[in-house]
Amino acid sequence: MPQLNGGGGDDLGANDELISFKDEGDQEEKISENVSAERDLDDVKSSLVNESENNSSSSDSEADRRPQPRPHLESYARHRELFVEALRRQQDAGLFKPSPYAGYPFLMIPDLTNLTNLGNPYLASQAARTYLPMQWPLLDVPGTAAMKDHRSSPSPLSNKVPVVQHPHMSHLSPLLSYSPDSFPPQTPPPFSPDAGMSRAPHPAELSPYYPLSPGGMAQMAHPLGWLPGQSIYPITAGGFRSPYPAALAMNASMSGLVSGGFPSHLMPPTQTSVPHPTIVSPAVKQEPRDGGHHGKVSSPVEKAKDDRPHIKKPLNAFMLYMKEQRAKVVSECTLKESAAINQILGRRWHSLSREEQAKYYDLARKERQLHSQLYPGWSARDNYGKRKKRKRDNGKCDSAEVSGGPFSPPCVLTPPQERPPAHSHLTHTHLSQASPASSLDSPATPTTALASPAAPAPTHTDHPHPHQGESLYAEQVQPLSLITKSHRSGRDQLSHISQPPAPQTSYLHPLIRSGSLAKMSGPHSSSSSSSSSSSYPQYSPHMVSARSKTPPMFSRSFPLPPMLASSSNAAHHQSEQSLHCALTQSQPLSLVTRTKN
DNA sequence: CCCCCTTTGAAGGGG
DNA sequence: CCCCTTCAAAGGGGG
Repeated sequence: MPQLNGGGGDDLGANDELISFKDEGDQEEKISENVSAERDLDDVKSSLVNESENNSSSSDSEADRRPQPRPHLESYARHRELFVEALRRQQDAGLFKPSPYAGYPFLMIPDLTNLTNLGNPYLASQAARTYLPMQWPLLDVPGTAAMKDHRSSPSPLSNKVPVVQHPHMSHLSPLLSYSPDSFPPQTPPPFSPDAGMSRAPHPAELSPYYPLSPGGMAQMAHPLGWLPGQSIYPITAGGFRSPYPAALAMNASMSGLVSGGFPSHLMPPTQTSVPHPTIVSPAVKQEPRDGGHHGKVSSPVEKAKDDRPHIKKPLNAFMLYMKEQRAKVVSECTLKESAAINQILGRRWHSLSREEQAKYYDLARKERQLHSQLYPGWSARDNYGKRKKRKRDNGKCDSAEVSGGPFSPPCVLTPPQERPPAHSHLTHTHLSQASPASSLDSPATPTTALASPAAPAPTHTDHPHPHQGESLYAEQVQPLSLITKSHRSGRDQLSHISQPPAPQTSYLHPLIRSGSLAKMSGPHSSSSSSSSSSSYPQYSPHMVSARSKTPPMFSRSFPLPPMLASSSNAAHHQSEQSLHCALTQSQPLSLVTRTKN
């Protein structure tokens, strides 16, 4: 994107994320459109192998750490109000600024379900976030009558069907979301994409928006907001009130859409809880364990904690993308399993052009910002332990396992480091060109790697980056088979192996590159602020290093014969399904999962 | 019934 | 500093 940062300063925009774009992006972009479809197919083709090792050893669990009481609620409430106000103003004034994001006129809206809860979208456990696409122009319109209409009639599909497509996406792939099917005939997307394009808020602008100060928010629109998963329609119920969205831009329109009225009034004055989409009631959805009921808490302290609403982490760029695209993928493929779908999504993600990814990074950034504003004291840690903790695998043995598995091939698994990259990259080594040794790194190389995200915005194109390899990346993907290791995180070390080169390397953003990557020290970037760390933290090495590893997809070391491995039933299932897709596409992808041992 | 699986990214803690 | 670990979403599958 365009520079998010705009020239100005916004820091915000700029930096954050590094997108991992692969360079492909550039080329890809072009390609992407056409190709996207193909790629997907290709992607699918590849076979996956998973190993899961699970282990569970988690020690921690301590989950709850710190009981510190935070003033969240209060602040939340306050924020909410502010937002509301902002909205109004917006309506009144109708301010929209053109934004770089033109294409993304989306708003986030809390799901109906959420509505129920105090309106805080996040509260609801599940449906916490809904994004609506909006047209900017419309936004201005007070009445949004039109929109309303659409919305007013709930469609059956409404909930899970993706109704609208993201404009920009559209070109990406045919798939795009919404399949027409989804829509009831009548429901055309409320907003035409084109129109929507008109403008989106500039990231830079964000800040202003989020600001506590009421005024600011108005402008924000959620760029990507719409997530297909949640339907727009849901909103109708009256409840829509979430600050979050509001913040985003809530456009009045939205509100209008939703409630038809102003949300503000909808909002219960008293509520303390904040309506951020991320908020979830104390019991986390995920955690059934609690029983969902608050009740359980025994100690006072805990109790206190419980009382606090569960605030979900803001969605990252990929998650946003997933939400958006999942339905589409599902519709295309017969696969239903999320795990399989996610794999596909992961691939697609990588195949996205940097610009496209940038959009999501941007949104994610905005969400984070907003989230931080809404919940200043919130820490991701607060949610630890709420989910069950997963076990982690343990050692990575897996690799061995994996490899050992049916495929001997080197599988990806090879121990992390060891395997040089070669394999992984094999194909593409070129890409990485980088380096041999580092090869893995190449991608991995943090330094390099990092860059990207941030860049997104700026990216725009240029990126001089050297690497060009990127493009390759995309291709690579296809052919490869995937072997995943289950666990990601930590162990990904393997990743190196697989590392996809593309992304990282390529992307380095100029900025980043120039600067340090790591944190981008902001300095450079644009700006200013290095600001907030929070905002941009991303650059971090993580991308690269740790996870970036993400080998999975890339790991292609060798193409697995389709089915190889499968040890588990599960594998079969997936594989079958996968096949489905694959078939359609062309090759089957096989997933092999390893179950826990 | 509940957790797992799977993806990428963000963030915090620990070494 | 770097690595590791969790969590975020989602939904079928498995125990």
